[in-house]
Amino acid sequence: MQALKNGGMGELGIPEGQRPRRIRNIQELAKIAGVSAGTVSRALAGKELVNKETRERIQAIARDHGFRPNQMARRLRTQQTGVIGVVIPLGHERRQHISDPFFMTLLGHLADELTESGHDLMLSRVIPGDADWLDRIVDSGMLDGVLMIGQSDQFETIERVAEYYKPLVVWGSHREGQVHCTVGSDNFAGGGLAARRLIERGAGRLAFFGDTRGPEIEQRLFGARAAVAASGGVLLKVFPTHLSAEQLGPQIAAHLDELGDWVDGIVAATDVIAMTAIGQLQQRGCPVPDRVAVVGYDDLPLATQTVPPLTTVRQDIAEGAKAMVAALHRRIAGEDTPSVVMAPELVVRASA
Amino acid sequence: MQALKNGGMGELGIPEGQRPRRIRNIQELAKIAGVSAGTVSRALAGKELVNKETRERIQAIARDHGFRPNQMARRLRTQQTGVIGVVIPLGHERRQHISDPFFMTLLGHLADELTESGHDLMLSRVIPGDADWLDRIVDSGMLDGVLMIGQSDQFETIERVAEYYKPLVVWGSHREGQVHCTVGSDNFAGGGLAARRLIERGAGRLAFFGDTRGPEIEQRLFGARAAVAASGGVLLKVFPTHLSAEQLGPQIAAHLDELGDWVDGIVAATDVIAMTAIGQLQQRGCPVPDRVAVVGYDDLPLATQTVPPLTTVRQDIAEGAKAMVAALHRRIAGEDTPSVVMAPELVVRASA
DNA sequence: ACGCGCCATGCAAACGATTGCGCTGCTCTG
DNA sequence: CAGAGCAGCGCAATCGTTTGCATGGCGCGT
Repeated sequence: MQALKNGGMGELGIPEGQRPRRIRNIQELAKIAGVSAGTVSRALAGKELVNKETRERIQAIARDHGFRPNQMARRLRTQQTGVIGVVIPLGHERRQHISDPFFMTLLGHLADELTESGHDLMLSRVIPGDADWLDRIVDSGMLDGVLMIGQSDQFETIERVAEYYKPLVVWGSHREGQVHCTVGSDNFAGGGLAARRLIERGAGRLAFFGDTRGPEIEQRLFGARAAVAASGGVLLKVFPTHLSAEQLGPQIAAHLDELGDWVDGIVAATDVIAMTAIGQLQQRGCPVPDRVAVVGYDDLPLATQTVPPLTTVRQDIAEGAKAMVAALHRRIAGEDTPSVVMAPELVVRASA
Repeated sequence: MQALKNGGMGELGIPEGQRPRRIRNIQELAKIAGVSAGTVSRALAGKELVNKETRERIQAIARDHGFRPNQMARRLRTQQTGVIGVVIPLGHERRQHISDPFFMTLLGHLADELTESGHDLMLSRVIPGDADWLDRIVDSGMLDGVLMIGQSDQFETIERVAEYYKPLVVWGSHREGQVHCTVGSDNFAGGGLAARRLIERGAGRLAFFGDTRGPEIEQRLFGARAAVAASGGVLLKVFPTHLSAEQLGPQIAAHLDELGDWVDGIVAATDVIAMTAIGQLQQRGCPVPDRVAVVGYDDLPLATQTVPPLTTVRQDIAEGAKAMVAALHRRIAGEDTPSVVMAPELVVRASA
């Protein structure tokens, strides 16, 4: 039987060259090509060191046999992986963040930038239980660098790790004197922009919806507060609003119930919150922006598609992704890079 | 200066034990513990083979020094990586897909399921230029398995690779007799559901918006066509609509211009298309659903937050992710698994 | 004709873990 | 008391590449 089978394979009339035995490693290829493993390695890497003719012959053999050098071994040897970790710490929000449109949008742009430079992207969704969750990631030996989206409530941990692990760039807000490198927009200024927009349209009783446990959103609140304080007679109520998709609707409904018809302007900490709030408002027959004006934050792609289109504070996410990757590359190369804070910009559409 | 600095570090009164020299590998740890490397390896892996006392001592040392074994080496040796590749082929849409909400939502659920089973997730955004893009991924030696989202126009390539690479599961539609394992919903049935809903509400002049180059959406169109054919006197016009975020708005505007007030029902191939269409319709003062009814596809989280909330064909994305991961695990273990096609379900909200 | 230099290649040592096998001692049994 | 059996650990091979250094051969200048 065995012999018959093998015989059969050979007799199909398909030349050996077309259905080659699978090459497992560089050694086997070397044997076939009649050279040493080192030469094959160099040839496959396209190094000028090896004779053009031999090089091309080796590459041809590799192609015919569908051989590709084992990345694991290569990376072990070269001590670099070509992989960037993208981690999103879920300090508070257990379930949601990863499908959060903002995160996803940023992730998309990061993926674009990274593939551009030939890097792969390893996604880690982390619930910081133990104190060394981040150490585990950076010490895994699998990553050339780490990109982190949002500081959550892990500022201390990030600081500690950044002390010894350089190739780390995080999206978030910059606090005076911090050691880790952040890229983000000026959330304080942005919060001010949002509040002032509402005040200028004549709103005098504002509400802020957002979870202030993350530093970014806290800053937005502070910015809004400052703007309110600067305009005499304007009031601001704050409602902690979790981002978790299931909780968002009900929570905002509750806020709105509590507010009754007192409120005439809402500062939403994110576009998603703004969208949800507008939806709820309209369900209650409360016209936006005529009765209550709403301004969002982020300027996600979907901000243009809501009804009415969202007035929002724009963070240039694509630009931010670009900056993060650029900074990371320089850090991988050993340089030190400062945090970058981008200026937010008010985009006026129809909701406020 | 240098000396002063170093001196300062030492004189802070922090005992040596607390700020230990960094251990680079298992050998060094072995030397410190006074055992051999093999024993350390076993101890760190928590194997019963090594004496409980020694084991705990070794683990303690590792903890104190913040040592973690190099994953690259481990994976090279064990020939398994603990990494699952998630790849999204962009056969046609150059820029968009990765920030597509559907993809992102599915990705989120996949990440949940995979981290559950202790796997990491490597994201590859691929533009299939050369014929061997998928081979390059599966042969990289970095992946225990591959999850693919959407078949794009790469059916042939996928088939070819699936022939020899078992741990591959793709989200998409199942074609009779195909070899690769897919998970997805019955797009033909779903398309029918959508069209019938419109017809039952009294619509008789339908339009289908969607890019039919991917098999999933093509199937939805066929389903809608079948439903139309079954109801005498109903008409259906088809408009190829790319998913690229920048093009979506203008394209739909163009379709709507072309349709004029002929149309009274729209079958959108995705929720995102539906949302955009509704936005454009309302801008033109065309009430939804009274003048034109719209039904989407996917039932993304944001479908509930539009105004009006979307009537749409639900694919259970969480369930799908679960099924994909389950099938992949079985395939990694060497089993063979059949495709699974889930029944779609019409979710009636307000847009149709 | 001789030696110098360079091109192309081979050799072998890393990279850092895992693991089958074998060697100690010690305990237990007949 | 001898031999078996076992727990605990060390040895060394192995995973598949990369790369510094050594080497062989050949051309060229004098």
